[in-house]
Amino acid sequence: MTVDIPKVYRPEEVEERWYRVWLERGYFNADVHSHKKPYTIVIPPPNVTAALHMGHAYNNTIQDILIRYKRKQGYEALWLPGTDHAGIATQNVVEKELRKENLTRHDLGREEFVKRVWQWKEKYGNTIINQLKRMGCSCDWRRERFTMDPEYTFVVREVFIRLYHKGLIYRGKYIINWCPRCSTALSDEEVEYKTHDGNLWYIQYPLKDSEEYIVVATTRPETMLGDTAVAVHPDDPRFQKFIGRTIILPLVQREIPVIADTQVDPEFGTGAVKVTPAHDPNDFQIAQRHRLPAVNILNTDGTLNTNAGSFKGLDRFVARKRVVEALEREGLLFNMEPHVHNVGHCHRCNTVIEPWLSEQWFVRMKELARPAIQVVKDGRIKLHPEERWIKTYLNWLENIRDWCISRQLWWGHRIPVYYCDACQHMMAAHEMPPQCEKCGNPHLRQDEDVLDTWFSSWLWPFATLGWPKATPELGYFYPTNTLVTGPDIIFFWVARMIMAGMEFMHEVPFRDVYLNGIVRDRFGRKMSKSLGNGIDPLDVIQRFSADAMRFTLIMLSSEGQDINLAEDYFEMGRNFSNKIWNAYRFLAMNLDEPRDDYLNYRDHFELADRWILSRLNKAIVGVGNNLDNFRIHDSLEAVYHFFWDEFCDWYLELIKPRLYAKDEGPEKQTAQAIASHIMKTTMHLLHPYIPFITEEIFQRLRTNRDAESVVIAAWPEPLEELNDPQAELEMHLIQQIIGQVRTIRSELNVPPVKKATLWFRTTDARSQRLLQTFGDYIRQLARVDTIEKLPQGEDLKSTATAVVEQIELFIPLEGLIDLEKERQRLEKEIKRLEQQVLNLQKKLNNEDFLQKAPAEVIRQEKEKLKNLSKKLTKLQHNWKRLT
RNA sequence: GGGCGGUUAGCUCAGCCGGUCCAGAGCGCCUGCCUUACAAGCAGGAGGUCAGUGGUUCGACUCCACUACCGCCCA
Repeated sequence: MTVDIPKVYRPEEVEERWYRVWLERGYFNADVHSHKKPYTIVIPPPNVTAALHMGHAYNNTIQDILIRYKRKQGYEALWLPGTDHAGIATQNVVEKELRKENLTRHDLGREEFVKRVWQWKEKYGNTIINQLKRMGCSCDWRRERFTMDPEYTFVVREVFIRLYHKGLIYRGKYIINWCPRCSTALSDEEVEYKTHDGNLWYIQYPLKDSEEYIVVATTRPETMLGDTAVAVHPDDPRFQKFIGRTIILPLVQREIPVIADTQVDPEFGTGAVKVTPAHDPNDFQIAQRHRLPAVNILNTDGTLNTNAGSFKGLDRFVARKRVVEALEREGLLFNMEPHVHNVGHCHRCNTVIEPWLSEQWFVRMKELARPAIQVVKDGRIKLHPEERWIKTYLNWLENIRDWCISRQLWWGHRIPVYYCDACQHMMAAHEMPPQCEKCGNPHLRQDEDVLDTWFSSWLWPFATLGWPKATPELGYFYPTNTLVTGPDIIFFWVARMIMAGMEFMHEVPFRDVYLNGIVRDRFGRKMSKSLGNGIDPLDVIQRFSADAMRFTLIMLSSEGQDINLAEDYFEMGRNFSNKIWNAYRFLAMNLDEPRDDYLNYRDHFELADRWILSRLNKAIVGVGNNLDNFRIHDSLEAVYHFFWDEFCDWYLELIKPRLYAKDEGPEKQTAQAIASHIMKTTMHLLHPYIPFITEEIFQRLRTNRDAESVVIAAWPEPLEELNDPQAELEMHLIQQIIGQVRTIRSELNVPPVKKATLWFRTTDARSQRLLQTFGDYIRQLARVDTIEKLPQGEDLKSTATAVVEQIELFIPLEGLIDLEKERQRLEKEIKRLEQQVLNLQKKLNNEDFLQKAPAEVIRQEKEKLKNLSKKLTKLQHNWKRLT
């Protein structure tokens, strides 16, 4: 091989080129007719409106790691990609565009508007998909799905109809969360509660035909316009005399009763509460029990309607002020105090939510939740990191409330329900029936509302595979294996997918749920547009490469914990790529051609060879075990340290003499062959994490016995017969010796060019043999020119000293360094050892310890003390010689 | 109010079922090196009373309780 390999790795061209090749060769395509075992992941479909952010980058890196690992292990690996139509978000984006043209969706009309959204989707909806490709994601792009594909739409309708006929979907008038800005109902999950500094207003409600009054407290005084009662606790002695009497509601002069209900908390405010059935969930419940009327005072946009009398037309927050002012004028404002409370906000647009009584569609959840609880409890579905989210999951499901699924939007799956104009009969059907099934009237109209976006995404694992048809895909790939997603959508998505899977497939949708942490900025703040602290993955790819980004994200992560990220952290990944590149460069410079014949040289293996092959086995096992247990970070670290700290820092250094030898003998061949093998195997191990550079180098080292790409080449297996504890032990000793010499040299400022003489003294035959046999290793890496044995009983004057296990090491200091420094160095070391010995002695003198600790532990501690004492004696002896 | 997670080196974090290293890694810092793969590198080093208090134990960063602070979820 020639040496026109640049010193610095250049990823730009490499990444682009290999991704194209992978696609051309169809490596990511999963074959449903395969005889292999399937391994399936469905992507959490990003919103069509989304551009890739770091959260996506992290989440999809993990999925790609798992998929590439399984693919190399010989599974038929399917990673199914797609996007979500994201009702509110997408509609908002297009409405914003319209606003620039001074138009609203109402100007266009429903049909025209929806057409416009589709156009937008066709134009921009693929943004994130293309970005995923830049990251190297190995999805089967032929199978890409969109939650509003025609087949998918069919599935949504089918599910709705089935649940409707089963009585699990119903329509009713209930209090829901209303977003006045998005002008739609929301589910409970779509409301985010935030702490507000508000006020508690105390208002006097006068009793009819009396001078008496009741004081009620409220945080939303404007809602009094919709009050239809005042409620007190039936046992509250303060209010006994008022129960059953009538109040004249101030400002509107409506007569409303004073009622008693146990739901009232006597501790809150004055103990008497106003009841506004149309605008408060608790009040609604009270009203139902007491058959109170509900007075709706709000328009859909959050302004007050005609029921608000003179306040009509005002925005709700303006009305709040005006109502307070009016009460004050009439002397009915009893008191006002600051009050901290939680206020619901729309999770899409952050507008304050209004509880609002309206007709909506709901899914009855209790029955659906039961199996979803069961499968997690009995371990058919496992959450990772284990146990962390189980309680959250179960707690939500066990207290589940019905799911409001209708949205007053235009973009989405329209509710497949038709009403008869004549008899108001309701029919659920895929298409508009020709006539009313009850009265035969041909005039029908479809429900205006669309479904919650999550009502389509909860079907994702089987809808994407062809359900309700019994497709081969469904039979082969379902249940999928692993779901990788953020814990923030456990309720929205994970739990509901499990319910849908159990309801319609009678089988879990996936076996393992890996919940990845959230990506934050370097200060631990959430990345957000408003803070401007986001990091654009595409910038990072541009500056550092996709490999570097993926590597860094995983290196910084720990299972389930959030990641704090800053742009310069990606240097970590870039540096590692460069390290790999240069290790390869070194090999290439010392290799005539790729080779894969290391096992032919077994007769010529020396210590370093046996050691690195044994260590390689450990690395292979370490990566695999950790990946199997969803310890992604640990798995990467296992191969990272093997490659950098063992292969590069030790093995490559140790084989240099062999590689540089003019003689093309078996010694040189052995080193070449093993180094090639380790390098290539490491590329396999690293491929799931950093697919591009590993492919580039694999290709350069590939022989015609290798698979055509690292993507599909078999995952390495440890070769048991190469496990060599003996070599690991011996190598460890040599590493320690070299380390000690290096430390002495460095701490005593021995100039690097100055070669030292190393004396050693030991009574241990094995150690002696080792030092003599592998003196070359020490000479090379510790810059020693000669190694001499010091006979027992003899001492050297003026040497630096160290002890490694049974071996005393001496480096003569004359001309090299000053004695005083060495004395200080030794004193420090001796002090440290003395302390340790003291601690151990104390422990071993403790009767309780000797009696109660296990024999094995006692033996170990004794052994430790013996070794430390020996070492200490030697050091003390050598220290004395110095003074 | 309830639940969960966190508090370990300057920064970001590992440390599983209590006794294998004098508590580790990456980055940062200090010292010395352009040693014919790599200065995006090599070699060496400094730095932590493992949030606090109490308890269990022969022995606790590791288990239990409480406290403080940070973050998330639910009501």
